[in-house]
Amino acid sequence: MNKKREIQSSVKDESLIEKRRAQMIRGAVTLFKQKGFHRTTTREIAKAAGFSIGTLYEYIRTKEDVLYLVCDSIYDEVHARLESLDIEKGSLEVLVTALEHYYGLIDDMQDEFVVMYQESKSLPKDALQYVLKKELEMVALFERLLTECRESGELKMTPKEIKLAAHHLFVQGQMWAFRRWALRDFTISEFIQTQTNFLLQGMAGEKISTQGAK
Amino acid sequence: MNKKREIQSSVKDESLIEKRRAQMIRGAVTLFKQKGFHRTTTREIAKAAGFSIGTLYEYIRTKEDVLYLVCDSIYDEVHARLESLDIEKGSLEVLVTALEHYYGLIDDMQDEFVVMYQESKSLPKDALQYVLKKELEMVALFERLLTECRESGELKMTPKEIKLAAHHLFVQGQMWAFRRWALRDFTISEFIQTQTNFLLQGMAGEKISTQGAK
Amino acid sequence: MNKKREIQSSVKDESLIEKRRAQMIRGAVTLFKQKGFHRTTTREIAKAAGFSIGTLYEYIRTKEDVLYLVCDSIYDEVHARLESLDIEKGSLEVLVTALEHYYGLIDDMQDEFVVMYQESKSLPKDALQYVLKKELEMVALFERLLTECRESGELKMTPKEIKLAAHHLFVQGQMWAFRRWALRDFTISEFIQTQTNFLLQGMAGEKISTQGAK
Amino acid sequence: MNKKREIQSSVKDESLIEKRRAQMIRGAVTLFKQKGFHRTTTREIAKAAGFSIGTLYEYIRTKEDVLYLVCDSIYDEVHARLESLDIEKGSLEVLVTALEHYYGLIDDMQDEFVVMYQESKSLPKDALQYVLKKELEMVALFERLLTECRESGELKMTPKEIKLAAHHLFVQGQMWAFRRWALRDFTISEFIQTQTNFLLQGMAGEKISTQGAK
DNA sequence: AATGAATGAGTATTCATTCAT
DNA sequence: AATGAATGAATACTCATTCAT
Repeated sequence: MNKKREIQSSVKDESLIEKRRAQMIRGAVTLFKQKGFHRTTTREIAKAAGFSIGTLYEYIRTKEDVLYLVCDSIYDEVHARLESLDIEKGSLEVLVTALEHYYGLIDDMQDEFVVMYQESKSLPKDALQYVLKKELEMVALFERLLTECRESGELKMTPKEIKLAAHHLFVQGQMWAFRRWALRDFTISEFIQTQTNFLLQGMAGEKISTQGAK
Repeated sequence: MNKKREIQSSVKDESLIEKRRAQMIRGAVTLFKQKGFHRTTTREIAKAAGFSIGTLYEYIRTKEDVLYLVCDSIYDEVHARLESLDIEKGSLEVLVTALEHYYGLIDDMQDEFVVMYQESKSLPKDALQYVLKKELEMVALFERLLTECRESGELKMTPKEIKLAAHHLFVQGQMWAFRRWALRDFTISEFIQTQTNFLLQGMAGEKISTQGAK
Repeated sequence: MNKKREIQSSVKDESLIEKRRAQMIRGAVTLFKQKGFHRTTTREIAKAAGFSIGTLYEYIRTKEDVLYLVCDSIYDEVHARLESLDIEKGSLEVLVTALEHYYGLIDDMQDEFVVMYQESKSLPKDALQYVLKKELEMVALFERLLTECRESGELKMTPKEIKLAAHHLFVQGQMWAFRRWALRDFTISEFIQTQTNFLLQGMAGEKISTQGAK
Repeated sequence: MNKKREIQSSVKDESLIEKRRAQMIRGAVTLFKQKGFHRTTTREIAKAAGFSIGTLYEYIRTKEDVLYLVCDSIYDEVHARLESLDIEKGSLEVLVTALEHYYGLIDDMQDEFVVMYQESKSLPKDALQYVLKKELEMVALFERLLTECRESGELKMTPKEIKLAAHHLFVQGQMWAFRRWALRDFTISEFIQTQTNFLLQGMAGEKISTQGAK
């Protein structure tokens, strides 16, 4: 659907580009997590990626490109993980599965998500738009599932409530990435379990059993 | 209470310090919101505050001090607004009032909260500790109120659920500040109303009527 | 003879000027010795002198004025101490007395001399000229005494040798101020004694007994 | 030997470092001589060296590094010039040769020596230690030669006198650099000749003929 | 394709000096 | 006469980006 913002590279070999950019992203995420985007220098990124500053600039145009690549790679992963749900018709069970996938993903890519949420404001305008759109797509997925639950009678919520609830679900995911320091005594399964119960109780008035994620 | 980190000033007149720092904070929040902490220059802060760069440095020592002053002033306001709740015994009604105060505060100081959450990682270590402690105090307030609700039988939740729920409530507040662009069709009263309903349904199993905040 | 460079003051009361400037000089010498002229701020000077920055500038026009006052006060003291020798006819004995006075003075005002020699290059052009002239007057005193020794047959040196010797004597004085760290096991009397012997042997070919200074 | 304080460079090519630093030193000496270390800006140093401010900082870390490089290069030269004397057994003739080399060196590197003596106090602590140690090594050379002269009966001096005399010789060298303005009618040969005569007369009681240096 | 030396615009901070009170 | 708040020019140092090799 959404055409990706193409990042220019003066190298032609596509598979090499992919390889080098993967190195870059891995190094950059660690650095951005530690010191933030602004305090990380391009030289540090190059070094962490395992090549020279000159080489770095063969694969990107600006430092912001690196941040964009990080964000973009996260959504590639999000897409891969939630793809299967795109086709399913919403039901409470599917909703729970979606949450399990989504929260599980955030758990796996905690650093990446933190970086994305903390630093995405440093993206150039168009890149920021692209990332926000991806974000809204996620929210829209939840919204669709909730709506379909309502239509099937599993939930009784107004459209407005559904919209807010979708944001709810999305933001609770961020919370797991961001507030891990405050939630040290929860495992990811406990977290998913408890969140799910809250939501379902709040929305449907009944508990639904979920199998612990991962 | 928590001793404040004192920010050094070479000016002696305390009331002047307060006045100038208030100017600084007002200007800085606007700028930080627009361009972020790192992209804002000290000269811009001085200018926005209405004085020269030299004068700015009469009242702080480093740029980070400005960020700290912003965060600190937020928690002064938080404290002022929630003070009355400190003494009350928890009940669902008090909890709802607390949310109304808290969400109302975030609505009033939206820019400040966004800046604080986005930029606090740029604070020096000790200042960051101070701000996080303040944050945990807020969470602890919710936790206490929830616990007291459980003790009075108004809520049936495990201690762990209570802990998570407290973070929930706290994070939903941030959501109002951060995702306003996505929630344009909600007023603050609607938001408070809907959130409260969710929470109470989810926790207590029944709707409670609240009077719209503000 | 040499008209002093007048340092402007906006205060009229002459005796107050003198008092405040003495405070200034005392404080400044300590600071300049410790950190050098450039690393010392005018605020520090004011503080060390016991008054405010505003007051400091009531008695001087620029920071360099402070340095000049320091140098000038040194030569006032030099003048006071060596005055008696101005009228005496040169002889080896008088020469030795002159050295005793001069080296003793340097010993007493070690800090001041170190500051003057290390920092005088920071004086404005005309002030530097004034100080160098004072310096040459000192050398000229030695030169006169040596010349009169030669005329009386006490010394056999060419005019050129005398000139160099005069600088010699002058510079050896500086050495006592500057290289004290390397000459820790000498007392000032020993130093004067040994220096005098060197010089007299070298010049006159015979030892002359001197009474230890101080 | 004395391990050199390594100055960090972000450039790898050693020979390039050497070349660029030589350019830097040449430019810096001129500027420091004219305006002193503190009044010279890093941009001026870069410009005088023939490259940009950015390039300057590829080869040093701080402005003080430049001063250190100047001092260090002087002692490299001192070492090269006096090396041959390190092995020789002391005698009056060798002592005279040492003075000729030393004074000749100071004459050749007058600006460098003036800068070093005037500005070395601005070096960071450890760099200052290093430079002072080098200085004491020079004094120790003279001391050794004098001691060996005494042992061979060429001189009659107490150890204390020898120590002071060594400083003497060292300081007279500085005098040639520092007081050239006052010694305009001496050539370096005359200066060496006269100084040598003084010293030998004073110490040994007889004139020794020297061949004029350079 | 890869390297790393060169560039210079940009920025936090300092500090001599002024001037209203 | 004394004070100290205000000023802004000046300056060391950084770092994204380029380009010759």
